[in-house]
Amino acid sequence: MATGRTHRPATRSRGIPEATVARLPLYLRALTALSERSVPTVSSEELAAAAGVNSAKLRKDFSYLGSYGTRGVGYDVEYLVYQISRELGLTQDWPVVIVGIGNLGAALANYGGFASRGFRVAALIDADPAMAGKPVAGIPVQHTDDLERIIRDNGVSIGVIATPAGAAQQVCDRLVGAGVTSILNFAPTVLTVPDGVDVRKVDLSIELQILAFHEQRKAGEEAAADAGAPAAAVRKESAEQGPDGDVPAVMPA
Amino acid sequence: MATGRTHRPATRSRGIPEATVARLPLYLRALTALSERSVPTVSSEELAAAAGVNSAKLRKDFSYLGSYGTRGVGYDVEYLVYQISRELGLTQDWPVVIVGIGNLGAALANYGGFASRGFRVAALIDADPAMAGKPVAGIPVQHTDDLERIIRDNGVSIGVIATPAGAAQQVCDRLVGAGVTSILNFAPTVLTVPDGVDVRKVDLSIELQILAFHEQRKAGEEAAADAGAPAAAVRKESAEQGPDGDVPAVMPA
DNA sequence: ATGTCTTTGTGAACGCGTGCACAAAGATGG
DNA sequence: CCATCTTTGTGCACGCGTTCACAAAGACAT
Repeated sequence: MATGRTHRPATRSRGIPEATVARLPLYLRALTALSERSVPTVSSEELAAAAGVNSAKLRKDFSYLGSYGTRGVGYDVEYLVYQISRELGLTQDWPVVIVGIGNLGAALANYGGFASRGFRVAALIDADPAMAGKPVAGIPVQHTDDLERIIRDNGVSIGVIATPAGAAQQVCDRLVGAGVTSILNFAPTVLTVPDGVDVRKVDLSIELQILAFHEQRKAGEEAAADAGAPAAAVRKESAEQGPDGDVPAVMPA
Repeated sequence: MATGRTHRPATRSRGIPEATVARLPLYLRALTALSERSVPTVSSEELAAAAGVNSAKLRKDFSYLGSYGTRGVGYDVEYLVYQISRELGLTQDWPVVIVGIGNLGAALANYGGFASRGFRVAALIDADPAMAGKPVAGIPVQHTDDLERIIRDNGVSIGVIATPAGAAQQVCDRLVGAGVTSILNFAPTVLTVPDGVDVRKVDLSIELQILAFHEQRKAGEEAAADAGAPAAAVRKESAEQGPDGDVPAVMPA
């Protein structure tokens, strides 16, 4: 989860764990880089280092896909790129709509990472009539009124929501009603969807808050260490005067 | 994790599980909404529904913070907002720098969610000299040359990287060298950082690929169901003729 | 006070994910 | 053909996170 995210019940598709699926794109990216450098084979150790994971974990992940490696040699880069791409469903083209063309929506439309890997921005949709027809990233923005038609005409099954929080659920409902079954949500709201619809959430604010938590912890430990008091003592003190000192003894600035 | 996200070893700070920390911002948002509607108390059941989680999970999460509820009544909204805010370190101000003011960086600078909760955009930094001095979201962009000075002058400990992939590691190194200990990375690269530095990753491409995987699975199951073949049969067949029913004959030499 | 009713806080069981450590498999060289 | 060396694939154990289910705690009415 970064990225924080609203996880689906994890239906364990063909026996491939959700955690593994989440890492496949990582491996794919590293493999693609190797492929561009014309590297023929790679060991689990090397590839794991490139992807920033443990080599045992990588081997186990690949074992869910099948036995694609050669003992004593490693993995064939090209073959593995193909297998992972196919597994992730990237051998086909996925038309995507982006709803909500504000700052973020426009940035997403311009993002190169979409087109690179099987994803194609089929349409941009916004509720503001003034936006209609205006091209963003070379694609004319269309009005929300036509949302259902656009979805159906383009056979879209993946939708990206970049609207303000207040509009997100309504947009979500319309997307789902029109046939969308996967949603990437950038709006800071919990979306309610029927069974069978996948939602993934990207929330900048939440990510920052998680970082702030660790940052505060680091500052606290550092302060405690500076004062010559071991972390255990801090823990003990806070336990004594309540779950957490209402008047925090040590509070950075 | 972002969700998608590069998880830290989960140091289990003061005994608060990483998974719980990741949900606290979710609770906080729901509680803030209740607070604005002047709702005095809320039960775990109600709050859990608002946050989109299981009520037992919510209660266990809160139990790590302390016993802040009243049996038979529920939780005091205002009190809980304060406690969670303090726990997350949001009672203080966190200056943040954004490096890489392209489409995404500009969108982030304009994002309102930052300022709302203790985060303040202290500076925008870009490597393009042409950008220098140009205001984005009311803040003048500064050149990368001054990165270290900016970090130190503003006491920044949280950095956001929105540069192209190629520049990310270098920017990261400089940020860390200047004293940044938490990084939110939007560039599609694995960042290598020394111990003690937290990195969270937000990767749009990866999120989409995960959705595509589930989407493909759904399409496959549907097709199998339409053909009157139970899922078990599909699984069996694929086990016989290779990892997946595609034309498995294709084998890169 | 006492009883009833609601809701919290948590003990315990379970399942998933991770990492270790090693046997099996294959390449390579003599 | 045999020995050796490298690297995969995985059995196993461990720890974290989730969920259930219930006792304890407190509010509230009588």
